[in-house]
Amino acid sequence: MEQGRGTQSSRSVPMATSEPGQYEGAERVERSERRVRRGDIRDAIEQDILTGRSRPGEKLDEQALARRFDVSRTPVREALQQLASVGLIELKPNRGAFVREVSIGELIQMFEVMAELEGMAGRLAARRAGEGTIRRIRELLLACETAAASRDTDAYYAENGRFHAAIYEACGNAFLASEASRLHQRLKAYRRLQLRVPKRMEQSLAEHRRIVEAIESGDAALAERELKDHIAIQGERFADFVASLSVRDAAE
Amino acid sequence: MEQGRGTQSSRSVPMATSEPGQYEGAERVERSERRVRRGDIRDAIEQDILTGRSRPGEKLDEQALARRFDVSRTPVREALQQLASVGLIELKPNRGAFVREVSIGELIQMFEVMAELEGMAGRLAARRAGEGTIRRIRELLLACETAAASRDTDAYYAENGRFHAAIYEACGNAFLASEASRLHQRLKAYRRLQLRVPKRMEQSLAEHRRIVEAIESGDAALAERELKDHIAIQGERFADFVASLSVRDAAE
DNA sequence: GTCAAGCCTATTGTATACAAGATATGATCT
DNA sequence: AGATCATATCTTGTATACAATAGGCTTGAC
Repeated sequence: MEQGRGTQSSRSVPMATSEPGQYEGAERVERSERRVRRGDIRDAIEQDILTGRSRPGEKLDEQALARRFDVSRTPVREALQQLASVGLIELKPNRGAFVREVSIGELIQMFEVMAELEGMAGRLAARRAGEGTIRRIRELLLACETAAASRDTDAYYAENGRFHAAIYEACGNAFLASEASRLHQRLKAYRRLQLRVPKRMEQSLAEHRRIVEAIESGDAALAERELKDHIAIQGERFADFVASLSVRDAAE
Repeated sequence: MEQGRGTQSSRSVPMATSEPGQYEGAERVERSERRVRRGDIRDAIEQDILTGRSRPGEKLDEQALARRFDVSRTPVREALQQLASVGLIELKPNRGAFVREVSIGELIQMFEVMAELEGMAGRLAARRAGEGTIRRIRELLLACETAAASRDTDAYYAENGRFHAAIYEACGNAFLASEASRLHQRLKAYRRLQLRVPKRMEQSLAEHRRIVEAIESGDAALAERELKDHIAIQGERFADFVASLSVRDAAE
Protein backbone atom coordinates (compact mmCIF):
# COMPACT_ATOMS: atom_id res chain seq x y z
CA MET A 1 0.00 0.00 0.00
CA GLU A 2 2.61 2.45 0.93
CA GLN A 3 4.90 1.45 -1.88
CA GLY A 4 2.92 1.74 -5.04
CA ARG A 5 5.64 0.11 -7.09
CA GLY A 6 5.72 -3.32 -5.57
CA THR A 7 2.04 -3.97 -5.86
CA GLN A 8 1.88 -3.86 -9.59
CA SER A 9 4.77 -6.21 -10.11
CA SER A 10 3.71 -9.72 -10.91
CA ARG A 11 5.63 -11.38 -8.14
CA SER A 12 3.96 -11.85 -4.81
CA VAL A 13 5.70 -10.46 -1.81
CA PRO A 14 5.86 -12.97 1.05
CA MET A 15 4.33 -11.04 3.88
CA ALA A 16 4.13 -7.69 2.30
CA THR A 17 0.75 -6.86 3.74
CA SER A 18 2.36 -6.12 7.06
CA GLU A 19 0.52 -3.02 8.02
CA PRO A 20 -1.96 -0.81 6.28
CA GLY A 21 -0.67 2.65 5.60
CA GLN A 22 -0.44 4.52 8.83
CA TYR A 23 0.50 7.82 7.27
CA GLU A 24 -1.70 7.85 4.23
CA GLY A 25 -2.98 11.28 5.07
CA ALA A 26 0.14 12.98 3.75
CA GLU A 27 -0.21 14.45 0.31
CA ARG A 28 1.49 12.47 -2.37
CA VAL A 29 1.62 14.81 -5.29
CA GLU A 30 4.25 13.11 -7.34
CA ARG A 31 1.94 10.44 -8.59
CA SER A 32 2.74 11.28 -12.16
CA GLU A 33 6.51 11.32 -11.90
CA ARG A 34 7.11 7.68 -11.32
CA ARG A 35 10.47 6.58 -12.42
CA VAL A 36 12.45 9.40 -10.85
CA ARG A 37 15.82 9.85 -12.40
CA ARG A 38 18.85 9.23 -10.28
CA GLY A 39 19.72 12.53 -8.65
CA ASP A 40 16.28 14.03 -8.96
CA ILE A 41 15.61 13.45 -5.30
CA ARG A 42 18.77 15.18 -4.29
CA ASP A 43 18.04 18.14 -6.51
CA ALA A 44 14.50 18.49 -5.24
CA ILE A 45 15.51 18.51 -1.60
CA GLU A 46 18.33 20.89 -2.36
CA GLN A 47 15.93 23.19 -4.12
CA ASP A 48 13.65 23.16 -1.13
CA ILE A 49 16.51 24.23 1.09
CA LEU A 50 17.92 26.89 -1.21
CA THR A 51 14.55 28.44 -1.82
CA GLY A 52 13.78 28.39 1.85
CA ARG A 53 10.87 26.00 1.62
CA SER A 54 12.71 23.90 4.16
CA ARG A 55 13.73 26.14 7.02
CA PRO A 56 17.08 25.99 8.82
CA GLY A 57 16.97 23.62 11.75
CA GLU A 58 14.01 21.77 10.33
CA LYS A 59 14.14 18.03 10.36
CA LEU A 60 13.88 16.13 7.11
CA ASP A 61 11.82 12.99 7.53
CA GLU A 62 13.09 10.08 5.50
CA GLN A 63 9.76 8.34 5.32
CA ALA A 64 7.93 11.43 4.25
CA LEU A 65 10.45 12.08 1.51
CA ALA A 66 10.27 8.47 0.41
CA ARG A 67 6.52 8.74 0.09
CA ARG A 68 6.77 12.04 -1.70
CA PHE A 69 9.01 10.64 -4.41
CA ASP A 70 7.40 7.23 -4.31
CA VAL A 71 10.62 5.38 -3.64
CA SER A 72 11.98 3.52 -0.66
CA ARG A 73 14.09 5.10 2.03
CA THR A 74 17.28 3.79 0.47
CA PRO A 75 17.67 6.33 -2.35
CA VAL A 76 16.42 9.06 -0.04
CA ARG A 77 19.16 8.32 2.45
CA GLU A 78 21.61 8.36 -0.41
CA ALA A 79 20.48 11.82 -1.41
CA LEU A 80 20.69 13.03 2.19
CA GLN A 81 24.26 11.79 2.45
CA GLN A 82 25.20 13.76 -0.61
CA LEU A 83 23.57 16.90 0.70
CA ALA A 84 25.39 16.45 3.98
CA SER A 85 28.71 16.20 2.18
CA VAL A 86 28.02 19.51 0.49
CA GLY A 87 27.18 21.04 3.83
CA LEU A 88 23.54 21.80 3.20
CA ILE A 89 22.25 19.50 5.88
CA GLU A 90 23.63 17.93 8.99
CA LEU A 91 23.27 14.25 9.75
CA LYS A 92 23.07 13.64 13.45
CA PRO A 93 23.72 9.98 14.20
CA ASN A 94 20.58 8.13 15.17
CA ARG A 95 18.71 11.40 15.11
CA GLY A 96 18.19 12.22 11.48
CA ALA A 97 18.85 14.91 8.92
CA PHE A 98 18.47 18.59 9.73
CA VAL A 99 18.71 21.60 7.47
CA ARG A 100 21.90 23.31 8.47
CA GLU A 101 21.74 26.56 10.30
CA VAL A 102 24.31 28.85 8.75
CA SER A 103 25.23 31.76 10.97
CA ILE A 104 25.91 35.17 9.54
CA GLY A 105 29.49 34.97 10.67
CA GLU A 106 29.94 31.72 8.82
CA LEU A 107 28.46 33.18 5.67
CA ILE A 108 30.83 36.10 5.80
CA GLN A 109 33.70 33.69 6.15
CA MET A 110 32.47 31.77 3.14
CA PHE A 111 32.28 34.95 1.09
CA GLU A 112 35.80 35.75 2.22
CA VAL A 113 37.09 32.44 0.87
CA MET A 114 35.00 32.78 -2.25
CA ALA A 115 36.57 36.17 -2.90
CA GLU A 116 40.03 34.67 -2.69
CA LEU A 117 39.20 31.85 -5.07
CA GLU A 118 37.52 34.12 -7.58
CA GLY A 119 40.46 36.49 -7.42
CA MET A 120 42.78 33.61 -8.11
CA ALA A 121 40.67 32.47 -11.03
CA GLY A 122 40.71 35.99 -12.43
CA ARG A 123 44.47 36.25 -12.10
CA LEU A 124 45.01 32.99 -13.91
CA ALA A 125 42.37 33.75 -16.51
CA ALA A 126 44.06 37.05 -17.36
CA ARG A 127 47.26 35.15 -18.01
CA ARG A 128 45.85 32.13 -19.73
CA ALA A 129 42.60 32.98 -21.48
CA GLY A 130 42.74 32.57 -25.23
CA GLU A 131 40.89 34.27 -28.04
CA GLY A 132 37.75 32.15 -28.02
CA THR A 133 37.45 32.11 -24.27
CA ILE A 134 37.52 35.87 -24.07
CA ARG A 135 34.92 36.15 -26.78
CA ARG A 136 32.68 33.83 -24.81
CA ILE A 137 33.12 35.92 -21.66
CA ARG A 138 32.30 39.05 -23.63
CA GLU A 139 29.11 37.43 -24.86
CA LEU A 140 28.07 36.58 -21.34
CA LEU A 141 28.80 40.11 -20.22
CA LEU A 142 26.50 41.28 -22.97
CA ALA A 143 23.81 38.90 -21.77
CA CYS A 144 24.15 40.36 -18.29
CA GLU A 145 23.76 43.86 -19.72
CA THR A 146 20.64 42.86 -21.58
CA ALA A 147 19.13 41.35 -18.45
CA ALA A 148 20.04 44.40 -16.41
CA ALA A 149 18.59 46.73 -19.00
CA SER A 150 15.25 45.00 -18.75
CA ARG A 151 15.38 45.01 -14.96
CA ASP A 152 14.96 41.25 -14.98
CA THR A 153 16.65 40.13 -11.78
CA ASP A 154 15.99 36.46 -12.43
CA ALA A 155 17.63 36.61 -15.81
CA TYR A 156 20.50 38.67 -14.45
CA TYR A 157 20.99 36.16 -11.69
CA ALA A 158 21.20 33.35 -14.23
CA GLU A 159 23.53 35.17 -16.63
CA ASN A 160 25.69 36.26 -13.74
CA GLY A 161 26.17 32.64 -12.80
CA ARG A 162 27.19 31.78 -16.34
CA PHE A 163 29.56 34.74 -16.46
CA HIS A 164 31.42 33.62 -13.37
CA ALA A 165 31.45 30.01 -14.48
CA ALA A 166 33.09 31.07 -17.72
CA ILE A 167 35.87 32.77 -15.78
CA TYR A 168 36.39 29.67 -13.68
CA GLU A 169 36.79 27.68 -16.85
CA ALA A 170 39.09 30.26 -18.35
CA CYS A 171 41.56 29.98 -15.49
CA GLY A 172 42.95 26.76 -16.87
CA ASN A 173 42.85 25.05 -13.51
CA ALA A 174 40.00 22.56 -13.58
CA PHE A 175 40.30 21.80 -9.91
CA LEU A 176 40.01 25.46 -8.98
CA ALA A 177 37.06 25.71 -11.33
CA SER A 178 35.25 22.87 -9.62
CA GLU A 179 35.96 24.17 -6.14
CA ALA A 180 34.80 27.64 -7.06
CA SER A 181 31.64 26.26 -8.64
CA ARG A 182 30.93 24.27 -5.54
CA LEU A 183 31.17 27.32 -3.33
CA HIS A 184 29.24 29.42 -5.81
CA GLN A 185 26.45 26.90 -5.69
CA ARG A 186 26.56 26.88 -1.93
CA LEU A 187 26.21 30.65 -1.71
CA LYS A 188 23.65 30.88 -4.47
CA ALA A 189 20.69 31.65 -2.30
CA TYR A 190 22.47 34.45 -0.47
CA ARG A 191 23.87 35.99 -3.61
CA ARG A 192 20.39 36.24 -4.97
CA LEU A 193 19.23 38.09 -1.91
CA GLN A 194 21.54 40.97 -2.69
CA LEU A 195 19.99 41.76 -5.99
CA ARG A 196 17.19 43.29 -3.99
CA VAL A 197 19.51 45.98 -2.74
CA PRO A 198 18.75 49.10 -4.79
CA LYS A 199 21.18 49.74 -7.62
CA ARG A 200 23.12 46.59 -6.82
CA MET A 201 22.49 45.13 -10.26
CA GLU A 202 23.94 48.18 -11.97
CA GLN A 203 26.95 48.21 -9.72
CA SER A 204 27.52 44.56 -10.25
CA LEU A 205 27.38 45.08 -13.97
CA ALA A 206 29.93 47.89 -13.82
CA GLU A 207 32.22 45.60 -11.88
CA HIS A 208 31.75 42.92 -14.49
CA ARG A 209 32.86 45.33 -17.18
CA ARG A 210 36.03 46.21 -15.33
CA ILE A 211 36.73 42.52 -14.78
CA VAL A 212 36.43 41.72 -18.46
CA GLU A 213 38.61 44.67 -19.32
CA ALA A 214 41.32 43.50 -16.95
CA ILE A 215 41.26 39.95 -18.26
CA GLU A 216 41.30 41.15 -21.83
CA SER A 217 44.28 43.36 -21.24
CA GLY A 218 46.08 40.47 -19.58
CA ASP A 219 46.60 42.42 -16.38
CA ALA A 220 46.63 39.56 -13.90
CA ALA A 221 47.02 41.62 -10.75
CA LEU A 222 44.19 43.93 -11.75
CA ALA A 223 41.89 41.06 -12.70
CA GLU A 224 42.57 39.45 -9.36
CA ARG A 225 41.82 42.63 -7.46
CA GLU A 226 38.66 43.42 -9.41
CA LEU A 227 37.20 39.97 -8.94
CA LYS A 228 38.16 39.78 -5.31
CA ASP A 229 36.55 43.12 -4.64
CA HIS A 230 33.51 42.11 -6.64
CA ILE A 231 32.88 39.21 -4.29
CA ALA A 232 34.02 40.99 -1.16
CA ILE A 233 31.45 43.66 -1.90
CA GLN A 234 28.82 40.99 -2.08
CA GLY A 235 29.86 39.75 1.33
CA GLU A 236 29.63 43.26 2.74
CA ARG A 237 26.34 43.97 1.06
CA PHE A 238 25.02 40.76 2.46
CA ALA A 239 26.18 41.72 5.92
CA ASP A 240 24.53 45.14 5.51
CA PHE A 241 21.36 43.50 4.38
CA VAL A 242 21.26 41.21 7.36
CA ALA A 243 22.19 44.00 9.74
CA SER A 244 19.34 46.05 8.43
CA LEU A 245 16.97 43.29 9.44
CA SER A 246 18.44 42.43 12.81
CA VAL A 247 19.83 45.05 15.08
CA ARG A 248 21.87 42.75 17.22
CA ASP A 249 24.71 41.20 15.30
CA ALA A 250 27.45 38.89 16.45
CA ALA A 251 29.48 39.06 13.27
CA GLU A 252 32.86 39.10 14.98
CA MET B 1 25.26 -17.58 1.40
CA GLU B 2 27.34 -14.52 0.98
CA GLN B 3 26.72 -13.10 4.41
CA GLY B 4 27.72 -15.59 7.04
CA ARG B 5 26.14 -13.34 9.59
CA GLY B 6 22.86 -12.72 11.25
CA THR B 7 22.75 -16.04 13.01
CA GLN B 8 24.98 -15.12 15.89
CA SER B 9 23.60 -11.68 16.51
CA SER B 10 23.37 -12.45 20.19
CA ARG B 11 24.39 -9.09 21.42
CA SER B 12 24.20 -9.20 25.16
CA VAL B 13 23.98 -6.14 27.37
CA PRO B 14 20.18 -5.84 27.48
CA MET B 15 19.90 -2.16 28.23
CA ALA B 16 20.24 -2.16 31.98
CA THR B 17 23.52 -0.35 31.76
CA SER B 18 23.09 3.28 32.62
CA GLU B 19 26.57 4.01 31.35
CA PRO B 20 26.74 7.01 29.06
CA GLY B 21 29.35 5.31 26.92
CA GLN B 22 27.83 4.52 23.57
CA TYR B 23 30.56 2.36 22.12
CA GLU B 24 31.13 -0.10 24.90
CA GLY B 25 32.27 -2.84 22.58
CA ALA B 26 35.03 -0.89 20.91
CA GLU B 27 37.89 -3.15 21.91
CA ARG B 28 35.85 -6.29 21.58
CA VAL B 29 37.28 -7.69 18.40
CA GLU B 30 35.50 -10.94 17.85
CA ARG B 31 36.68 -12.97 14.94
CA SER B 32 37.97 -10.38 12.51
CA GLU B 33 36.84 -6.84 13.20
CA ARG B 34 33.35 -7.19 14.43
CA ARG B 35 31.34 -4.25 15.66
CA VAL B 36 32.96 -1.66 13.47
CA ARG B 37 32.33 1.88 14.50
CA ARG B 38 30.46 4.07 12.16
CA GLY B 39 33.05 5.61 9.87
CA ASP B 40 35.66 2.93 10.38
CA ILE B 41 34.87 1.45 7.02
CA ARG B 42 35.31 4.75 5.31
CA ASP B 43 38.59 5.39 7.06
CA ALA B 44 39.94 1.97 6.24
CA ILE B 45 39.18 2.24 2.54
CA GLU B 46 40.55 5.74 2.49
CA GLN B 47 43.73 4.56 4.13
CA ASP B 48 44.08 1.86 1.52
CA ILE B 49 43.85 4.44 -1.21
CA LEU B 50 46.14 6.99 0.38
CA THR B 51 48.81 4.44 1.15
CA GLY B 52 48.57 3.01 -2.33
CA ARG B 53 47.32 -0.39 -1.27
CA SER B 54 44.43 0.21 -3.62
CA ARG B 55 45.82 1.33 -6.93
CA PRO B 56 44.36 4.05 -9.11
CA GLY B 57 41.82 2.69 -11.56
CA GLU B 58 41.25 -0.38 -9.44
CA LYS B 59 37.70 -1.42 -8.85
CA LEU B 60 36.42 -1.63 -5.29
CA ASP B 61 34.15 -4.61 -4.88
CA GLU B 62 31.23 -3.96 -2.57
CA GLN B 63 30.77 -7.56 -1.62
CA ALA B 64 34.42 -8.12 -0.86
CA LEU B 65 34.50 -5.05 1.34
CA ALA B 66 31.31 -6.15 3.06
CA ARG B 67 32.89 -9.50 3.84
CA ARG B 68 36.10 -7.90 4.99
CA PHE B 69 34.35 -5.75 7.56
CA ASP B 70 31.69 -8.31 8.27
CA VAL B 71 28.82 -6.00 7.49
CA SER B 72 26.26 -5.88 4.73
CA ARG B 73 26.67 -3.92 1.54
CA THR B 74 24.58 -1.07 2.87
CA PRO B 75 27.18 0.59 5.12
CA VAL B 76 29.85 -0.14 2.55
CA ARG B 77 27.92 1.72 -0.10
CA GLU B 78 27.48 4.55 2.34
CA ALA B 79 31.23 4.75 2.86
CA LEU B 80 31.84 4.67 -0.87
CA GLN B 81 29.45 7.55 -1.39
CA GLN B 82 31.36 9.61 1.11
CA LEU B 83 34.68 8.82 -0.49
CA ALA B 84 33.24 9.78 -3.84
CA SER B 85 32.13 13.13 -2.48
CA VAL B 86 35.66 13.81 -1.31
CA GLY B 87 36.96 12.87 -4.73
CA LEU B 88 38.96 9.83 -3.78
CA ILE B 89 36.90 7.42 -5.82
CA GLU B 90 34.58 7.66 -8.76
CA LEU B 91 31.16 6.06 -8.83
CA LYS B 92 30.18 4.98 -12.29
CA PRO B 93 26.46 4.31 -12.48
CA ASN B 94 25.69 0.62 -12.67
CA ARG B 95 29.38 -0.07 -12.93
CA GLY B 96 30.76 0.35 -9.45
CA ALA B 97 33.37 2.29 -7.53
CA PHE B 98 36.85 2.90 -8.91
CA VAL B 99 39.84 4.45 -7.25
CA ARG B 100 40.26 7.77 -8.93
CA GLU B 101 43.12 8.22 -11.23
CA VAL B 102 44.69 11.55 -10.37
CA SER B 103 46.87 12.82 -13.13
CA ILE B 104 50.00 14.76 -12.38
CA GLY B 105 48.46 17.82 -13.97
CA GLU B 106 45.52 17.60 -11.67
CA LEU B 107 47.75 17.25 -8.64
CA ILE B 108 49.69 20.32 -9.62
CA GLN B 109 46.42 22.20 -9.92
CA MET B 110 45.45 21.04 -6.46
CA PHE B 111 48.74 22.23 -5.04
CA GLU B 112 48.18 25.53 -6.79
CA VAL B 113 44.85 25.99 -5.02
CA MET B 114 46.30 24.76 -1.76
CA ALA B 115 49.04 27.37 -2.00
CA GLU B 116 46.46 30.09 -2.41
CA LEU B 117 44.44 28.95 0.58
CA GLU B 118 47.46 28.55 2.80
CA GLY B 119 48.66 31.96 1.77
CA MET B 120 45.31 33.41 2.66
CA ALA B 121 45.38 31.68 6.02
CA GLY B 122 48.84 33.05 6.69
CA ARG B 123 47.79 36.57 5.78
CA LEU B 124 44.82 36.44 8.10
CA ALA B 125 46.79 34.73 10.85
CA ALA B 126 49.41 37.47 10.78
CA ARG B 127 46.68 40.01 11.32
CA ARG B 128 44.56 38.13 13.79
CA ALA B 129 46.68 35.70 15.78
CA GLY B 130 46.79 36.45 19.49
CA GLU B 131 49.41 35.80 22.12
CA GLY B 132 48.47 32.22 22.98
CA THR B 133 47.98 31.19 19.39
CA ILE B 134 51.44 32.35 18.44
CA ARG B 135 52.94 30.53 21.39
CA ARG B 136 51.25 27.37 20.25
CA ILE B 137 52.59 27.78 16.72
CA ARG B 138 56.07 28.33 18.12
CA GLU B 139 55.78 25.11 20.09
CA LEU B 140 54.84 23.20 16.98
CA LEU B 141 57.74 24.72 15.09
CA LEU B 142 59.97 23.45 17.88
CA ALA B 143 58.47 19.99 17.55
CA CYS B 144 59.23 20.08 13.82
CA GLU B 145 62.80 21.03 14.58
CA THR B 146 63.19 18.19 17.02
CA ALA B 147 61.83 15.71 14.51
CA ALA B 148 64.07 17.07 11.78
CA ALA B 149 67.11 16.92 14.05
CA SER B 150 66.57 13.23 14.61
CA ARG B 151 65.97 12.61 10.92
CA ASP B 152 62.59 11.11 11.76
CA THR B 153 60.53 11.72 8.64
CA ASP B 154 57.42 10.12 10.07
CA ALA B 155 57.51 12.38 13.10
CA TYR B 156 58.29 15.41 10.96
CA TYR B 157 55.40 14.56 8.70
CA ALA B 158 53.07 14.40 11.70
CA GLU B 159 54.33 17.60 13.33
CA ASN B 160 54.23 19.38 10.01
CA GLY B 161 50.56 18.54 9.76
CA ARG B 162 49.91 19.96 13.21
CA PHE B 163 51.90 23.07 12.40
CA HIS B 164 49.83 23.84 9.36
CA ALA B 165 46.60 23.00 11.13
CA ALA B 166 47.50 25.50 13.84
CA ILE B 167 47.90 28.22 11.24
CA TYR B 168 44.54 27.36 9.74
CA GLU B 169 42.99 27.76 13.15
CA ALA B 170 44.86 30.97 13.77
CA CYS B 171 43.36 32.63 10.71
CA GLY B 172 40.09 33.21 12.49
CA ASN B 173 38.06 31.91 9.58
CA ALA B 174 36.69 28.53 10.54
CA PHE B 175 35.36 27.88 7.07
CA LEU B 176 38.74 28.52 5.49
CA ALA B 177 40.29 26.30 8.14
CA SER B 178 38.00 23.43 7.28
CA GLU B 179 38.48 23.81 3.55
CA ALA B 180 42.24 23.95 3.93
CA SER B 181 42.21 20.89 6.17
CA ARG B 182 40.15 19.02 3.64
CA LEU B 183 42.60 19.75 0.86
CA HIS B 184 45.55 19.05 3.12
CA GLN B 185 44.07 15.66 3.88
CA ARG B 186 43.51 15.05 0.20
CA LEU B 187 47.12 15.81 -0.67
CA LYS B 188 48.53 14.01 2.33
CA ALA B 189 49.95 11.06 0.47
CA TYR B 190 51.72 13.22 -2.08
CA ARG B 191 53.13 15.58 0.50
CA ARG B 192 54.71 12.69 2.26
CA LEU B 193 56.40 11.56 -0.89
CA GLN B 194 58.42 14.75 -1.04
CA LEU B 195 60.15 14.17 2.24
CA ARG B 196 62.22 11.61 0.43
CA VAL B 197 63.78 14.31 -1.67
CA PRO B 198 67.24 14.96 -0.18
CA LYS B 199 67.45 18.00 2.06
CA ARG B 200 63.77 18.70 1.62
CA MET B 201 63.08 18.37 5.33
CA GLU B 202 65.70 20.96 6.19
CA GLN B 203 64.42 23.33 3.55
CA SER B 204 60.89 22.88 4.72
CA LEU B 205 61.95 23.64 8.24
CA ALA B 206 63.71 26.82 7.19
CA GLU B 207 60.55 27.90 5.43
CA HIS B 208 58.56 27.19 8.55
CA ARG B 209 60.84 29.47 10.53
CA ARG B 210 60.34 32.32 8.12
CA ILE B 211 56.59 31.76 8.22
CA VAL B 212 56.47 31.97 11.99
CA GLU B 213 58.61 35.06 11.94
CA ALA B 214 56.28 36.76 9.48
CA ILE B 215 53.19 35.90 11.46
CA GLU B 216 54.80 37.01 14.69
CA SER B 217 55.79 40.33 13.25
CA GLY B 218 52.28 40.82 11.97
CA ASP B 219 53.46 41.25 8.41
CA ALA B 220 50.42 39.95 6.57
CA ALA B 221 51.78 40.30 3.05
CA LEU B 222 54.99 38.54 3.96
CA ALA B 223 53.24 35.71 5.77
CA GLU B 224 51.03 35.21 2.75
CA ARG B 225 53.97 35.09 0.39
CA GLU B 226 56.02 32.78 2.57
CA LEU B 227 53.22 30.28 2.99
CA LYS B 228 52.22 30.40 -0.62
CA ASP B 229 55.77 29.76 -1.72
CA HIS B 230 56.11 27.02 0.85
CA ILE B 231 53.28 25.10 -0.74
CA ALA B 232 54.12 26.05 -4.30
CA ILE B 233 57.57 24.61 -3.77
CA GLN B 234 55.96 21.38 -2.68
CA GLY B 235 53.99 21.30 -5.88
CA GLU B 236 57.13 21.84 -7.92
CA ARG B 237 59.13 19.33 -5.93
CA PHE B 238 56.38 16.86 -6.42
CA ALA B 239 56.41 17.40 -10.15
CA ASP B 240 60.20 16.98 -10.17
CA PHE B 241 59.92 13.84 -8.16
CA VAL B 242 57.40 12.30 -10.47
CA ALA B 243 59.33 13.32 -13.55
CA SER B 244 62.50 11.79 -12.15
CA LEU B 245 61.10 8.35 -11.59
CA SER B 246 58.53 7.90 -14.27
CA VAL B 247 59.84 7.43 -17.69
CA ARG B 248 57.44 4.59 -18.07
CA ASP B 249 54.65 6.15 -16.07
CA ALA B 250 51.41 6.57 -17.93
CA ALA B 251 51.03 10.06 -16.60
CA GLU B 252 47.63 11.15 -17.72
C1' DG C 1 37.33 -18.06 -38.87
C1' DT C 2 34.65 -14.04 -37.77
C1' DC C 3 30.78 -11.60 -36.45
C1' DA C 4 26.32 -11.03 -34.42
C1' DA C 5 22.51 -11.95 -31.55
C1' DG C 6 20.74 -13.65 -27.58
C1' DC C 7 21.15 -15.82 -23.22
C1' DC C 8 24.03 -16.16 -18.63
C1' DT C 9 26.16 -14.42 -14.95
C1' DA C 10 28.02 -11.18 -12.02
C1' DT C 11 27.17 -6.84 -9.90
C1' DT C 12 24.70 -2.69 -8.93
C1' DG C 13 20.47 -0.47 -7.39
C1' DT C 14 16.16 -0.55 -4.70
C1' DA C 15 12.69 -2.38 -1.66
C1' DT C 16 11.52 -4.49 2.44
C1' DA C 17 12.45 -6.70 6.86
C1' DC C 18 14.50 -6.45 11.03
C1' DA C 19 17.38 -4.58 14.91
C1' DA C 20 18.90 -0.93 17.83
C1' DG C 21 18.75 3.71 19.47
C1' DA C 22 15.91 7.72 20.89
C1' DT C 23 11.94 10.04 22.47
C1' DA C 24 7.49 10.11 24.47
C1' DT C 25 4.39 8.22 27.82
C1' DG C 26 2.62 6.16 31.63
C1' DA C 27 3.07 3.69 36.04
C1' DT C 28 5.06 3.45 40.61
C1' DC C 29 7.16 5.11 44.57
C1' DT C 30 8.39 8.64 47.91
C1' DA D 1 2.04 15.97 43.41
C1' DG D 2 6.43 15.35 41.45
C1' DA D 3 10.12 12.66 40.05
C1' DT D 4 11.99 8.55 38.22
C1' DC D 5 12.12 4.38 36.08
C1' DA D 6 10.11 1.27 32.75
C1' DT D 7 7.91 0.57 28.58
C1' DA D 8 5.71 1.73 24.23
C1' DT D 9 6.42 3.71 19.96
C1' DC D 10 8.64 5.88 16.46
C1' DT D 11 12.88 6.56 13.74
C1' DT D 12 17.23 5.50 12.21
C1' DG D 13 20.59 2.01 10.81
C1' DT D 14 21.66 -2.51 8.79
C1' DA D 15 20.69 -6.87 6.65
C1' DT D 16 18.60 -9.40 3.15
C1' DA D 17 15.67 -10.12 -0.83
C1' DC D 18 14.63 -8.90 -5.13
C1' DA D 19 15.00 -6.27 -9.70
C1' DA D 20 17.62 -4.38 -13.35
C1' DT D 21 21.59 -3.65 -15.98
C1' DA D 22 26.24 -4.44 -18.04
C1' DG D 23 29.51 -7.42 -19.83
C1' DG D 24 30.82 -11.84 -21.02
C1' DC D 25 29.91 -16.13 -23.25
C1' DT D 26 27.84 -19.38 -26.20
C1' DT D 27 25.84 -20.57 -30.29
C1' DG D 28 24.69 -20.14 -34.83
C1' DA D 29 24.96 -18.12 -39.37
C1' DC D 30 27.74 -16.55 -43.09
